[in-house]
Amino acid sequence: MTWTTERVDLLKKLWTDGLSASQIAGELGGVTRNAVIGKVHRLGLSGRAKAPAPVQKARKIAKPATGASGGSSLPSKGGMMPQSHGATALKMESAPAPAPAPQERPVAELVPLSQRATILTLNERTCKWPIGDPTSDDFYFCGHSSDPGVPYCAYHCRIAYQPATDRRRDRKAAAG
DNA sequence: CCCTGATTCGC
DNA sequence: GCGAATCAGG
Repeated sequence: MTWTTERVDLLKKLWTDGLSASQIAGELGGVTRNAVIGKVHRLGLSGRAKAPAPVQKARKIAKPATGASGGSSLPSKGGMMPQSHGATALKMESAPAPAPAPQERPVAELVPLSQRATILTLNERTCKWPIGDPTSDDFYFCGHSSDPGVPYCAYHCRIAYQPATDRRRDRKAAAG
């Protein structure tokens, strides 16, 4: 694949939009996230909308040869993505009978654009609960961490595996 | 272990 | 210029 102007344009858009390199790679197709990151750097837009941090320290590569060591590894703080994930929405694991929302409302609010899960980012241990209208531009997946092999996070497991009658009861109990 | 971006360097 | 391999961090 080559970097046509169209692809570069889309890359810029998605990167500015806050998508991760792997997500952009998936959208573009035919490239890896490494390619995306490399291109982003060559385009000079690596900074995204974050702290200036113009000072970049060259790091020492660890090649399996030459018994030289004695390098000073300077820690460089460059936190970009706020990956808080699970801890945010899964507080209710110990709650008795919360069932505050029968739908995806609270989680949707808790998942910012930058960390929404697309079908490309789902894996064995991410919540696959769909959020929004699949035909809409606002469609994505929960993406919170789940136990390996379990399709949903703790919160959505409650919804998915709870009989409808129980859900109604919970709603009624929560309502009054 | 999952993920993220950053950097280097052979092509 | 490109991107895999690698590094460093959450």
